[in-house]
This record gives sequence, structure tokens and C-alpha cells, in this order.
Amino acid sequence: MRDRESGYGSTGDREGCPVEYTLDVIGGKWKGVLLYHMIDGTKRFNEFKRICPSISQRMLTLQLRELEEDGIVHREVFHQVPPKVEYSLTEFGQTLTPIILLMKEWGSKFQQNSECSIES
Amino acid sequence: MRDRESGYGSTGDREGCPVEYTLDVIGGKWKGVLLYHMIDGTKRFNEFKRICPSISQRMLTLQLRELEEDGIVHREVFHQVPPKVEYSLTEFGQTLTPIILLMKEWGSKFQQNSECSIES
DNA sequence: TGGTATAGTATCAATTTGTATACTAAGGAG
DNA sequence: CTCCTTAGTATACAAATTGATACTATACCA
Repeated sequence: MRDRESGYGSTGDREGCPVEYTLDVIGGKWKGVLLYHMIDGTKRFNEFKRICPSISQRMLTLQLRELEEDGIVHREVFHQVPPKVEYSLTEFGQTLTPIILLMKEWGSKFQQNSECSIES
Repeated sequence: MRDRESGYGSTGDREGCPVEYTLDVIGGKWKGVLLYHMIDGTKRFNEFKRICPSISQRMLTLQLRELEEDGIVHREVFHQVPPKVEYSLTEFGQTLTPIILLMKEWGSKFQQNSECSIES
């Protein structure tokens, strides 16, 4: 598990914490998107690169590793040449799908430029 | 509305986008928490400071302003002395409550140290 | 005249996050 | 012998986010 230094004192001021905890797990810039793509099955490293080309290799690695550390994602290495690594949701990770899907619905519903949006 | 330069090309690789859009709106380090506390009614600036003392005054201002810019939160200034400013969810902001509540549920369920979570 | 309260700003420093580029390993193809 | 592939690391750097501290305005209260 990753470090979670919440910095809370012992004063019991943690009412907002569950939400904060959840956002800590899925709130990374790319995590929700990666999770979303794993809902419909296992994905390989380069598949992610193809699906979201705007994420750099380094960030992809880092975000996937954090998800792995949090027990959300299972990483399976196939010792082949060329190498093959598959990423999938763990059982624990699956418990997040309702949230992700709800976020997807909300996003589709309210995103203005739902089709093009590429400017100038 | 805030800038949203997604940096996507014109290749239509935006399947993950709704999730990304949603996270862009509520994914700020403190936004989910602030939203969560506004679900049960209007909050004043100092109430937020009391509820989550680990957020600095500056960040509180910034995050609330972003939520305001995104049309999620309504900010009402009362010209009194000492000043009073009330923050509440807009109608649009209310559409986010299912997500926030789901995140709260998930968080409460899986957070290890749940010693002092929600009162309710 | 000074202190209290609220809701902020302003400024700078530190931390976190992200990007770009080059590099590795290992086996097979040419 | 060199190039191709995949799934990364290593390094250097830039940008964005966050934090710490001090400061403002205004009216009331003593």
C-alpha cells in the first residue's frame, strides 16, 4: 500500500475522510481512465498507450504501479519475447466499477463538447 | 468555466474522456470532500476550515473558486461585518451527489482505520 | 487605541506531477 | 551483426500544485 499521510490530528476531524480516501485511490490524473478501460477486460501496456496517447510511458507505469500497490489492479508478466504484461482489475478493484461507471455517465451527460472539441 | 485543454488529437481516441472529464471536475485534492460536506446544506468558509483543518486557507479558496467556475457551487456573499460567505451546491452540483455518496460508501467500507468516520 | 472576528490576498518556497529523451533486455528476422 | 518488438528504467528538466506565513478590510467592543 502506498503511504497515506493524511496529517490528521487526534481530534476526530475526519468526517470527510471516506471520500478523501476514495479520491486518493482513484483520483490520480489518469487512474480513473485506466480503471475505466480495464472494466471491459484485461489490457496490455501498449494497449493503454494506444487508447490514451496523451499519457506518457512514465506516467502510465507510475499510475499502474500505484493502482497495483493499492490492490486495485493485477499485473501479470508473461515471460516471452517480446515481453507481454497484462493488467486487470482485482476483485477489490471491481468494487470500484459502480463509481467509475457513474462517473462515466455523468461525464457523458454533461460534457459539452462531446464529439470534437479540438480547437484551432 | 475553467480551461480544459485535453490535448487530444483528432484521432477520436476519447472513449475514456467522460471519466476524465468528471475527474477533472471533482478530482481536485479537496473538491470531493468539500462537495461531500455541502450535500447536507450550506457551509461557511470557516466551517470548512473547522471540518477539515488540514486544508490551508489558500487551497480552500482556490478549490471553492474552481468549483464555482465550473458551476458546481454557489457562493453568496453577505455584506456584513464581520463578513459572511455561504457556499452551497447549485442544481448542477447536486447532480454529482450520487457519485460523491457512492465514493463515501466505498471509502467507509474499505478504509482500514475507520475509527472515527461519519457521525450520521 | 488596541483587540476581536471573518473571509479572504499576496508572496515565496517546497513538493508533486508530468514531459522528453535516451537507454536496457532478450529472442527472432534478415 | 544489426534491427525489430515489448515493457519498461534512468535521467534531466519543466510545470503545476500545494503549503507557510504575513497581510488586508471593516465594524464592534472595551
